[in-house]
Amino acid sequence: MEYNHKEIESRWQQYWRDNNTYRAEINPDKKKFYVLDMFPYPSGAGLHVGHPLGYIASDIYSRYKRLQGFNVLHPMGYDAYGLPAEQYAIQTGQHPEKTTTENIARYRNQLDKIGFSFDWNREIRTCDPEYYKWTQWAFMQMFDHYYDLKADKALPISDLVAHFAANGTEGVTAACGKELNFSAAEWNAMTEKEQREVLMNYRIAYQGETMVNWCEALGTVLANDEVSEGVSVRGGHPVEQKVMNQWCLRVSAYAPRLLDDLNKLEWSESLKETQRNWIGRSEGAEMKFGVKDSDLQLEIFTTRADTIFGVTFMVLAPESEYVAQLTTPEQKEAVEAYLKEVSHKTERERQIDKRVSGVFTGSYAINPLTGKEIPVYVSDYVLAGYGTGAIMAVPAHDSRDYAFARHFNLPVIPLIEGADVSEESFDAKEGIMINSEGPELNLNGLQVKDAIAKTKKFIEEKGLGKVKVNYRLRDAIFSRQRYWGEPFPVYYKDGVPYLMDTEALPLLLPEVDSYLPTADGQPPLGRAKGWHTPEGYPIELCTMPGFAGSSAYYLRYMDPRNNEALVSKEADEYWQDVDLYVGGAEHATGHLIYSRFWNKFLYDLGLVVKDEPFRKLVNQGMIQGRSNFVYRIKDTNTFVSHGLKDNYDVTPIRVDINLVSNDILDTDGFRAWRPDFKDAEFILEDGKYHCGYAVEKMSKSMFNVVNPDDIVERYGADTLRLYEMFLGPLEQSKPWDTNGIDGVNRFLKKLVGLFSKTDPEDNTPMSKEVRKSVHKLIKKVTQDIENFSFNTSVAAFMIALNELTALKSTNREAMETITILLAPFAPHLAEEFWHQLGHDSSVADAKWPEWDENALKEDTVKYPVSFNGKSRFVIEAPADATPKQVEDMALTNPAAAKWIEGKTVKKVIVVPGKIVNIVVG
RNA sequence: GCAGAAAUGGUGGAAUGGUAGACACGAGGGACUUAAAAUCCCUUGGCCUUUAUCGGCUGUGUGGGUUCGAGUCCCACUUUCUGUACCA
Repeated sequence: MEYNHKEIESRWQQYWRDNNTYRAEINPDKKKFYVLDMFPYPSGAGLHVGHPLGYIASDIYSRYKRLQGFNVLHPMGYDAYGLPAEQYAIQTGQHPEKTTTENIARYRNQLDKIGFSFDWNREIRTCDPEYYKWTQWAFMQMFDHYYDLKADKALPISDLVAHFAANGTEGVTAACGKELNFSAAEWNAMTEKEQREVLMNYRIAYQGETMVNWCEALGTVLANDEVSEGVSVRGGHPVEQKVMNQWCLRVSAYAPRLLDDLNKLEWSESLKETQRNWIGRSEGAEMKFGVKDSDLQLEIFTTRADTIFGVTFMVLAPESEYVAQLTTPEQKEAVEAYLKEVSHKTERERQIDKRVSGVFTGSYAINPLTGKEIPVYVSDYVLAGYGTGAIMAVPAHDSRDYAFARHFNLPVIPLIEGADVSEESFDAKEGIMINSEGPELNLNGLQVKDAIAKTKKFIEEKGLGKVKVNYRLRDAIFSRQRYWGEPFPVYYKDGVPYLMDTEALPLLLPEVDSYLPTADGQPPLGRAKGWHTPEGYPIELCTMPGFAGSSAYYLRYMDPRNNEALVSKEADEYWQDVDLYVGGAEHATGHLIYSRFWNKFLYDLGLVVKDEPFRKLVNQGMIQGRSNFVYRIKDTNTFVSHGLKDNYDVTPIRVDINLVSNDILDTDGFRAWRPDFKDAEFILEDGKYHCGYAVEKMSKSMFNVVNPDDIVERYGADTLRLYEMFLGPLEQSKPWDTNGIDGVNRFLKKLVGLFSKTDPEDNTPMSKEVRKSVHKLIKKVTQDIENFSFNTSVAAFMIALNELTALKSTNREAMETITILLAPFAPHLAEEFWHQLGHDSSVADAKWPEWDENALKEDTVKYPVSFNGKSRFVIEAPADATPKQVEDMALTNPAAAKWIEGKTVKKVIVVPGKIVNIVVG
């Protein structure tokens, strides 16, 4: 029988569409299971074979759960706002919406061919007003709430206003940008504008002067996770630090919860660790140092309070407010010159330039424990954004301070017994303290750990400072000076921002004549006509960043067409959270933090029932490209085969992988590929031209992109699905290599052949051997799916087929069981088989089989017999034989004599069902 | 620097502490065919022995350890990949 994959696949895809087979509805009688993929950004390049890897895995799991009787929610949509569409719009003048819509149509077309069980009725797009209405709405909620540290949750800003009116800041426990103190009377005397400015320090979505990553080339600010090694992740443009007034989200207030709740999640240890590092909790102390001839208190953060006797200087970040306050008139010129120099450097230049630089402010701080005067410097190795932007420098025990001290000839005082600081600092937090005795505190002889504790206690008692936990996690910058994003539902009155009415939502993205910034440097929305409220108040010109739309999309899928709420109470209570989330690990410090934050905020407001959005997370590996090379002999048009290239002086040239099959070049095709190669000559091996290969990123410029459409066209979606899973462990990165796909395709063809011989009317029971084979498969496939070990389950199908072929079995019951097991992997073919066997309904409504352990039991057990751990031969014992009987069988076996001869048997170990090991000597 | 993961044939990769290399690709040989494709059968970690079987030795990055027995557990090291970094 012929395996016509095109006909079979299009027919069943149509059947699923016609019957709404994968539509999900709330059904209180069934247990829910929510399987989610990270929705794609629809880029202009379309899908390559790497993109569907995770979708196939999640689809297998969804179909499997459904067969097990769960009510499965498995939606898909598009993360449609983003920089590439806008960059393209700038170049071509086309509206990003147009290109985005086109790209989405292309993605959909490609996805449909692979036969996913998505419920497309629930599709969402982040750029759809019906969707971004709720992104804007969530922003408004954040604007209207503050974080209460005592309640440890977000509370309405109106509570805070009431508190201020009654008590001022007295007794307020709110996460706040800066320390504020005022009385109720002072509050009540403020103008509305002043009050709003004060509140801005408390809002969860707030506007503030912050140090931002400014990317000149993109004309916008970027979040920390959008910058890597000083350049933008998208495009690789340089990024510099700049102070700007921006919208921010107070993610930092959630840092402790984001950290602690990681423990609840079934995520990979490495991903959780990445988030822990990103959140970056460190316990330390904030301490105040007096300043000579001044009332100023210099506040610093340190995790090494114990090293206070070794402080020989202080350092301020260039952007620190203290710099202006501490610079003496004599040093003013030098400091300003230094600040100017530093501000011209981009983030990247600062990172690359490891040279020590800095300047003396002219001021001296007073060490509170020794009373000694210590100089205060400015240097860019201290970061304004972390701690207080000022440090106490302990050169003996910090390598950065050490380098600085050596450069400026500052004293180095060792504080730990046996530490040699003549060449480098001793950074380890262990050892016995020395040189640490002052009038009020003596740390000498203590272990570092105890010294830290003792010092912390001391400074708290003396009011010199307080114990503090610091987090590296920054507030998220939420403004983008861009067009293609969600507009802020915010207008400005008297220079301060006000929220629009919720009735104004969705606030539609206006048309503009160009997607570039305005002549006076305003964002593109500055070009929009009528971009003001009916009263004439101007509307915010920035738009929201990419992560805004992707932070709560999983909630919207639960109830995508709801016009009254982000998600209804009913839908949220039924679907709750994502049971399985599949996607790339590259979102560890971006989307996966923001989503958790966003969800916790909505949880605080009582709008969602779960405080974590993604219960289990699986990261699929990246599929890399496999580029092929030909080798041109220098200054000729002659190409030499890979095995012979070392005999010549050659230049490797990438060749389009479509001209190569199993690393053998289609030489005629190559000549036709490009005019330069028209007259190419080849030096062959065994009559063939063998290409070399390398594993690289899959990209057009490397000629190594494999389009899933081509694979589906040639082999069918079922083959693609099985092969992608067969490629290797899901979580591992691996190169795409089309070479092995024939094996999988062959397997399906053989299966089709076997089914064609199966009689749908056959009612004979399975033979013992067939039954064993089938139940072995049920067990293996079930366990493998649970463990996301899809590659081994595909292998198990192949083994089962080989066994059934060897047994010459076409038993109907066996084939029916295999069909159900196959349904998650190769749904089209399974559907075809299912109907062939006489069923009218979809195989998706079948029941997942259970295995019978008894069917797997053998009458006899094979025991490998080892001597001193080395296996020598195999004996077959009855399954019910006692260990003693097995031992006797092993020892009396004729083959044993050879290994025992001339030696004594010291010990015999029989592990029932496993092995016999005989120790001789 | 720090953190995490990994290292097994020509290749992708299998192996609850119990006969390492399942399954697949590739390669070699054979059958069918006028021929090719497709299909089917056999061989395939390395080395040695044998006409062939039978058989032996060796083998999971390196060095130790635990164990009757280690690819698997423990310690140290090497290399690779990923993430992150003047975070005080």
